[in-house]
Amino acid sequence: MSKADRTRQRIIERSADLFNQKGFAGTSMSDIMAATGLTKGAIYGHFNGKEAIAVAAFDYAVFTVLDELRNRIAAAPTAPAKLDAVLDYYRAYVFAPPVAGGCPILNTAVEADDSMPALRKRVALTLDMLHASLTKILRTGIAREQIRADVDVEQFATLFIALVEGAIMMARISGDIAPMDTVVERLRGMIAEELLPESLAV
Amino acid sequence: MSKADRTRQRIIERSADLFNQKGFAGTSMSDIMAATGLTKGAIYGHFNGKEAIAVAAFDYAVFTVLDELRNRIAAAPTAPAKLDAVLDYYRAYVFAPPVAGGCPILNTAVEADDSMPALRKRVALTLDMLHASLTKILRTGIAREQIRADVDVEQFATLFIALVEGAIMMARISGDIAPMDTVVERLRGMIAEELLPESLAV
DNA sequence: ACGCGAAAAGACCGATCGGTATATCTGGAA
DNA sequence: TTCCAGATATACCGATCGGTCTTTTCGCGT
Repeated sequence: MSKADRTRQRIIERSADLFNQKGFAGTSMSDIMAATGLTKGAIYGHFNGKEAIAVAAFDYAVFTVLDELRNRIAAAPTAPAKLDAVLDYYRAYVFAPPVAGGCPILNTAVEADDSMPALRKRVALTLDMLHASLTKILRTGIAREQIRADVDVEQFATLFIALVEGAIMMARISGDIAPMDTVVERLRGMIAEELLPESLAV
Repeated sequence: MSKADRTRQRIIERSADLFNQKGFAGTSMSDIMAATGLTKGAIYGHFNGKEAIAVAAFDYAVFTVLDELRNRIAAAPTAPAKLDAVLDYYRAYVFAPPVAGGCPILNTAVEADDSMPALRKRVALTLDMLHASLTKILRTGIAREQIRADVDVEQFATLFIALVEGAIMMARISGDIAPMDTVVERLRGMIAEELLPESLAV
């Protein structure tokens, strides 16, 4: 990794926290200069402009989160255990996210849905990826007979994401983990009662 | 309503769209001047500063949404019908919100959770109000034997809000109503299977 | 040790930021 | 009709915005 690459990475990592906390419009080049300890000239030597930094920072933030998530998923043996691991992760995530400021998907989605088409597209793609990860877990689980075959995996994944992202917003704005606990508990119930083959005989 | 009040109201209404679409940091006084057709002097004659406008605009946006919601709720006869009306409202809401830019609660929550303590507190309070509205519907429904008595109304309201807000985010960023449809369908199922007394005999 | 190309620094740009102070206008009461 | 307070406009403020350009510094291969 060359010096240039290391500097570029430093800019990305530091500014990811800034953008995720204060948003694109709320983050200035001065903020990035202060956070990185670099001057404007140095930063513009690595990026064409503020938006380019924001895009790279978003990619980095998403990668960080999804990578941690991937590790937890990989470590769990069965599909239900993987979903459980995701829930554990997001519960801890609310007040101690790997990238400061909460969920980068949620944050960026809200800021980019009206303007910033480049970022908007990236967020939509990332949501698709997350959705695809969950459906993959479910489908593999079905193939291994850990999950009922008649489960609508697409819908379940959508409900899972909506519940978790909604709970993140609620918990962070109230400063109270309770909504996330309610959601996690509910999702665990859904996993036990709707996904597990044992409960098929209702 | 005096001329001053009318002008003040115009500033609030026009800037509500701006703040809700572009966020606090992304909205400039010039934007508000252009949207209202007023000059800076006129605007500062009615508000102490940008943040005061944002707070008033948020209150207005929230009132608008919750007022529409209240009307739908009042028009529905029973508790389950009221919840159904709320779902109908939010489904239509996604791509045709009364205040441009989507859900002001979600938008403001995401931008204000790290900075802007004044707005943050207001968002938290608004979320509590929404939560309280739902629990009130449920409790009244229980008293009138339209809803099972053993329902955890607090948890149900939390799940309801998390699902809807999460779905709003997903639908708006993808430009596809599908996630909202999935969530609405699911919530209707929950209402039918978990809330209605008929299904008590499981 | 040198030299060269890359990397970082720093000065500078016009535009715009939020905000203020003063001047002008206007509408309604007397 | 007059008048004046309140509403609006205009000119202006220092600071900061994102971005560019030139200079200086640094690190590495020879």
